[in-house]
Amino acid sequence: MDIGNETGRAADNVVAMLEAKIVSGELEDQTPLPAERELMEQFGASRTVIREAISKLSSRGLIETKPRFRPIVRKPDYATVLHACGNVVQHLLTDKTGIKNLYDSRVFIERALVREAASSARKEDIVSLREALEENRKAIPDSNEFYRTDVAFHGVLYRIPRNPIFPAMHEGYTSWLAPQWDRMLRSPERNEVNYLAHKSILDAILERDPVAAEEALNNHLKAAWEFVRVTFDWGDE
Amino acid sequence: MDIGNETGRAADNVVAMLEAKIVSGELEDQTPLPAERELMEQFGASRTVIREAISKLSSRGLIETKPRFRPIVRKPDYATVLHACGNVVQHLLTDKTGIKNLYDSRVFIERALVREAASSARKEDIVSLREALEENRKAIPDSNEFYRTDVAFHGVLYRIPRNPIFPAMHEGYTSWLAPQWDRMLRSPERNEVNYLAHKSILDAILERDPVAAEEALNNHLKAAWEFVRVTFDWGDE
DNA sequence: TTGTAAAGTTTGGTCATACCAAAAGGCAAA
DNA sequence: TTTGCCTTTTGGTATGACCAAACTTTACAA
Repeated sequence: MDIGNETGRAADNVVAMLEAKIVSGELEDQTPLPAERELMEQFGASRTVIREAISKLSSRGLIETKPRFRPIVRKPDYATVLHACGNVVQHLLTDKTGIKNLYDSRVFIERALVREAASSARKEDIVSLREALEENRKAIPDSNEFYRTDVAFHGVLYRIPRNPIFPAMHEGYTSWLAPQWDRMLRSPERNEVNYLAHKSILDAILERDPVAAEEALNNHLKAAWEFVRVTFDWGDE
Repeated sequence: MDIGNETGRAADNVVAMLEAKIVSGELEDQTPLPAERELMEQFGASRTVIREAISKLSSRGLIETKPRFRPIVRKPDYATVLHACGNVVQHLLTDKTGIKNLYDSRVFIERALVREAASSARKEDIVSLREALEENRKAIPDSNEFYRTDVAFHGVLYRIPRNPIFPAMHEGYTSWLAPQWDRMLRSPERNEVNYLAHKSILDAILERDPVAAEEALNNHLKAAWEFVRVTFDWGDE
């Protein structure tokens, strides 16, 4: 059965067919695509359209392309979406306003997350949070390690709703936001402050107090932003 | 100053240069790109790489391409990001689980939004909400019109944080989620139910009662989901 | 036997050229 | 001014070629 009409671009048909083969598993995940010259025979199309199709699939995140290597098949997941958005998002982060908007949205989401955690975290979530916090504490002297455990702690919050969209959002936030500054202005003293902030968040969650949890998280992230803002002399809000 | 190194694909350089011309405004928003044969002269590249560059820019949302027409320049904004993600997201909505995840994330966000509205909506927000609700009420007999005002009412909620990311998310939700069913199972009776749900949400916001507002919204969206689920016989949760 | 270097083959990236059909633009007739 | 035809421009596609990098095989030496 053919995919669709014959109108429009020929490359779109190839895209659709390859798409189908990827989602159906006929083209296995993490395996290289056939050679371009083989695909053109397989689909009865010129290399021009095969290459265009490959380009489109790449930008849709269904395959990964390295400059001179065979494209690697990648079954779509939520992380793929974020990865695909990355290029576009980048344009919106060129000025302070864009970064602030993204950061504010993160604060907004995480406030809701900790509230959710405080009101309905399961036992295993609590365990994960405790473990993450402990890892966090132990890493205070090592800023690189602390950064990792810091991200991990917040990551636990994103996993509590059991909805894969949230961890994907977390990945987005950390990859688009953090590199801007997070790594460069760390010290054991700052780590200590952040650890204590995490601890107070967890404490509020343990108390099953959504209001306190939300406030603790809000304080934590607002303070972090304030620190960055002052350090980089970004002027008023 | 040149953009980057000479390694990798030649098309990437063209992409970068065109990108720069778009964000700088040298290529005006909403105007057509120069002809391909002109661009190849301008950049000293073959048509192959020009076309590849155009394809990449298109998938990044920086230009809009119709099959046989000149690409139209589009300055990147938050809506662009969503638009670019659309193609990828589509793959995650093929099964019930994907749709449910997206819907749940929407519920999660909107719960936080109405809470925010109840605790810190400004006067003009209240006015907008009242107006949107009134429009909603007047549209009860006309299902198509009701759909529009329904979306608009929720849209007001997304604009309250004054963060353009949220309206963009709203667009994403409505464009990815609604077409699945929203239009097909409407009736003046259902419209009435939904209108009343909106009204109770606004009432709670007017009372400055975040808990009630959140609960009202939760009931509203859960009921809507339940209705769809039963109608389509999607089995248990 | 095994590690490795050289030679040969495949394959992605790019270019030049050509053709077709649809869009755009110009021009004459109504 | 509007309508309809004709020419030019331009996007979509196909071929064929070439290069350099990646891959494979072969050959040789330890």
